[in-house]
Amino acid sequence: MPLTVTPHIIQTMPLFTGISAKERNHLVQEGCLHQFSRKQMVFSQGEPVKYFYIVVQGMVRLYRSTADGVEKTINIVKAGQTLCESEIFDTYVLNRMNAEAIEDTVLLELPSEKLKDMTKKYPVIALNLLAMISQQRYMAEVEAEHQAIMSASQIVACFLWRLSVHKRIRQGRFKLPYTKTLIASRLGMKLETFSRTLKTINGHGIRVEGAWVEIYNSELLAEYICHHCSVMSDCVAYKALQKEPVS
Amino acid sequence: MPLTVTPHIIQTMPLFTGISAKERNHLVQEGCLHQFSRKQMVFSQGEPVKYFYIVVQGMVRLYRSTADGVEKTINIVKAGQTLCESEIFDTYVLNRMNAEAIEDTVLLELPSEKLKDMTKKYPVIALNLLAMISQQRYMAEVEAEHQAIMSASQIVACFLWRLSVHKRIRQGRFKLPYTKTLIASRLGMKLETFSRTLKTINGHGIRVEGAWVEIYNSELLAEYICHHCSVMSDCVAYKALQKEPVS
DNA sequence: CGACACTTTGAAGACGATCAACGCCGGTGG
DNA sequence: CCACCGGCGTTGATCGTCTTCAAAGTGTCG
Repeated sequence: MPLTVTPHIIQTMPLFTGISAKERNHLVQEGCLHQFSRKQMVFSQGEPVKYFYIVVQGMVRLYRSTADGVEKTINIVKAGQTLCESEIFDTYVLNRMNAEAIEDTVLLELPSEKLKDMTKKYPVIALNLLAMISQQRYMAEVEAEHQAIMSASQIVACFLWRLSVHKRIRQGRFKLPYTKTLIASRLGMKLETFSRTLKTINGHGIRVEGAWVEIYNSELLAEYICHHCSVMSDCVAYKALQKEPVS
Repeated sequence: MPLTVTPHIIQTMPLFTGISAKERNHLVQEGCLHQFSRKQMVFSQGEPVKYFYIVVQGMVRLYRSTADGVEKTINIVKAGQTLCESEIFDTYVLNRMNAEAIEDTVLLELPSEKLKDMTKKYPVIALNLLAMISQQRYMAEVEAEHQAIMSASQIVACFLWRLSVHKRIRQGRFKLPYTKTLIASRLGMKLETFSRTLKTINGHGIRVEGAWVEIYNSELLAEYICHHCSVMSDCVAYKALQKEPVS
């Protein structure tokens, strides 16, 4: 479906900051909207990378499978985020992961050459992309570090803490945004381990019951994570949060 | 020390492909050469990111430490590679890792603004940088995946296999490029575990004695790794290698 | 109500970390 | 020249943690 009006979520994307709304709309309107239903594949490992996608609505799970059938969820991409932004610039032209809609999802599909052209034409887009991909690289590095040096409980605590920072909740309750099976796969552990782990972090300022998470002592939680987590001290969002009054 | 003549290693860097030698030299000659001796720090966690570095000679270890003193080697950067290339584009302005020379090392230091300017001025540099950082992001993701789903033996086998691909050795012997302590730290495992692991991978086409690695059956090794390693099937270098005659 | 997806719980086993001791080697100084 | 030391690597025993396999519980939707 061709695009008639630029969705609001695209208007607020950091990727397009620095160019005029007119230019942005002109670019975006060369794309097509695609609807995907739950569990439908967007693309698969080994297929050529032809398009760049912006998630307009819904969620997409990125994962990779190995020859012996083990599957690892690499990331979960939400509205306002993008797919294939880094693959397009790599010399390897095939997809290295699978993308599957985990709920009813709308994607804006742009030919990948379009993104390259934009990058060449607008230096500010190049800088935005570099900032974005650099950030993703950093997060991937941190994740590898966590997998290497943190215990399952610490990984889970750190994940929940980041969720709370993202939702700007310092004390209080929120609901897990995905199923526990998906979270476990995202964190690189077995569902059973994740389930058991939720009990053990109870004494560290956070409590999980069913899909509900409650932070009852953010200092305790911060202390528990801080010793092991090098992101914590880096986290700009967290520092900003500390200056705000408790919600 | 100011730069008089552009070192050969810089002339062959993929980062500068697409611009003329004259332009490249003009850019590079605004930098300064710095000498670092073994164990000397190049920069530390928390310091502002002011420069972009090109390793002209030697090797630099990147690592991160957590509050409780655990240290993880993130990467080992060799001649022709760069430091801080992605940090510069990120909005977070402080270094998130430490850099330490692991042998006598010469670095070319360029003000980070220079790299940003180059990116804006030459779209081809922007594309080169995007390709480079995208590739690094991918490798970091793969590493996180490996930490999550592979055993220590598989991680070690995969590491040695990648070394052999890089050295273009399909069958035969080569020497480990770093101390075992450093490799263990790079792979996120304890030295003891690494040491023991080297014995267990013996039956999989590869043998390690002291600092010497011998690949005596590359098919066996490939088979051992392939089931678990999603990079293997992706690896362009590996595919190229398979087409070459056995050295 | 039954089917199915998702989650919890238990018991057993595998694997890597930890602690501790020792071997090896190169350099330094008496 | 030998003794000593420090950095590096190996080996052994033990322990804790995560995975595996198995079974049962919960919830939702047709």
